[in-house]
Amino acid sequence: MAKEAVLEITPQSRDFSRWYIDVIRKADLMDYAPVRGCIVFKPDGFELWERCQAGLDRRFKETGHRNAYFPTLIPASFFEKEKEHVEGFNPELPWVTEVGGERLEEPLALRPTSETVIGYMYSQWIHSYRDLPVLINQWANVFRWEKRTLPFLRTSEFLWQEGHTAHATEEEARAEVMRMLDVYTDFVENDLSIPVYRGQKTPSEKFAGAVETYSLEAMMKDGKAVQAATSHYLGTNFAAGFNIRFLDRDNELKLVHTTSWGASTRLLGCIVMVHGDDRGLALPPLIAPTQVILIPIGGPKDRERVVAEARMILAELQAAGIRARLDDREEFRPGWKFNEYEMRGIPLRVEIGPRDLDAGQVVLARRDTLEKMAVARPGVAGVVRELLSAIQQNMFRKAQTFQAEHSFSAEDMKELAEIVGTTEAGTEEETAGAGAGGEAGGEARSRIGGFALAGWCGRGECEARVKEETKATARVIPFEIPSHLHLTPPKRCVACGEPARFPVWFARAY
RNA sequence: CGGGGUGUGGCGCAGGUUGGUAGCGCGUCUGCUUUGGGAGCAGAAGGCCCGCGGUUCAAGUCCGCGCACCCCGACCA
Repeated sequence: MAKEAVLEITPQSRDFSRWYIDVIRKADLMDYAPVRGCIVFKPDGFELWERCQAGLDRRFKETGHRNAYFPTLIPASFFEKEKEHVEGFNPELPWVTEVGGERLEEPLALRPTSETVIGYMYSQWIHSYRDLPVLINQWANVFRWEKRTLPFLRTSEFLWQEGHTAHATEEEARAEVMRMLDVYTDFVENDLSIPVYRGQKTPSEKFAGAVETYSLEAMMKDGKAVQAATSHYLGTNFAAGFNIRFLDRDNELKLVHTTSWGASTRLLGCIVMVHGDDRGLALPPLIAPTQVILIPIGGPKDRERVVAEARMILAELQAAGIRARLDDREEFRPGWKFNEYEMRGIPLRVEIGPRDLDAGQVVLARRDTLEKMAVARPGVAGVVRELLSAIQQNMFRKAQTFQAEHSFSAEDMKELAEIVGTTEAGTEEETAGAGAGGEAGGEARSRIGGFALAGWCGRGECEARVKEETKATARVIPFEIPSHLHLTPPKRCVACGEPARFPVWFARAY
């Protein structure tokens, strides 16, 4: 049976970035807005975000956080209170400078993040150790006017969540930072089926204003990295800038220790680029807006009884808490619908036709393996429920295998460059060999890179040299090297050859 | 902000070098036949060819100036 991919989607092996744009548009997740770099989240795309919100929000609440909302507009003077912070964000800030044709006395920035306003408010709310800790999260839109934009991964306005907490001690603040990193890992790996490497950012890659930044790094199917979420220990930097002090048990006036942590609509880009294939989107069941699509099959003479049966199955699935939909439109034929819903990433399809009715069965088709199976009609809901859970796990395993197959250790600059995919020569052969399934065709051009585990002496100049020569950046200094990778970190700095002080994951990044 | 590319019915493109009635595929509409992997036939609608200026009897095509978007580099969740 024919299993060629849908024609409207550019194969990943030919041009990965075009593939990405094709998929998000064909799956109807977004559209371009009139303002450059801004996008519309269409209902299917937005619902993915709503499910991310639900999964994260539940976990935030379970760890004692509460939601609040701070204004979008931030006074210019606020940005001057933390030196590194201003320098970090100045180039990307959009400003409101006039209202009704009159110049404002103090320009207002559209927030790129809210450390400053929240710091200001916290200074008024916190007076005593009894007021601590403050554990607040905000769901909001933020603005960062980037030079180059890409839907979901880098847009001028995006949606995210930012947690901001204040603590009496460094230990407690640091524990919060790690706890939230665990929360993100749990969500990303279990709900989104995306495996990540966790660790600490190098000084040059950390958040502007943070003492330390930690992150989760996911690997896209072209081997490039995306930071899936971050968690920062801000020390007393913002407390000092905004004068957030409290009177402690020992009657001493002290600065609070703050943290902030965030995840954005960038996660949607990760879902697409981690699970998608040449047939389109593939969604993990837990966040798929529609988990099961029912497709009735058969001509006019069978239609009535087939659709009646399909409705019964639909009701059973819905009663079992499964997000199922029936597509009984007559203007599209079954084959068309198969392709359409695969393109939209629906995890599981139920096909029901006259032959199934006669045999007392239905046909189930998995999006993750494209496998079809006939199962007995009685008890379908139970089987479907188990399959959805199997799909969820299989998608994680597949992504983890891909991640492992594209993770290598690099002893020197040349190896590192080859791994991350910046070597110019011999592009085509290397692409085919890299595990894409060797997508045929001499015109293949996109190549799959990967993550390189290298030694690092800790000097910024060595890190800069790697970036200069290979276009790869230091993603994280990993907490641990997963044992299934069977990799040992090199003992010497990949750039200067001096003894390495840290292992670092290097990769090209979005 | 530098380098390259592209702007032509809703979408994807051809036409351009050699100026002369604007074309193809997909989609849309109507009708009939179809329905287990993007159905077939018949008919139909739909375009100030990105904008402005110029050359010419005549410009989608040639010249100038803009604008927009895409790709590649320096900044970033």
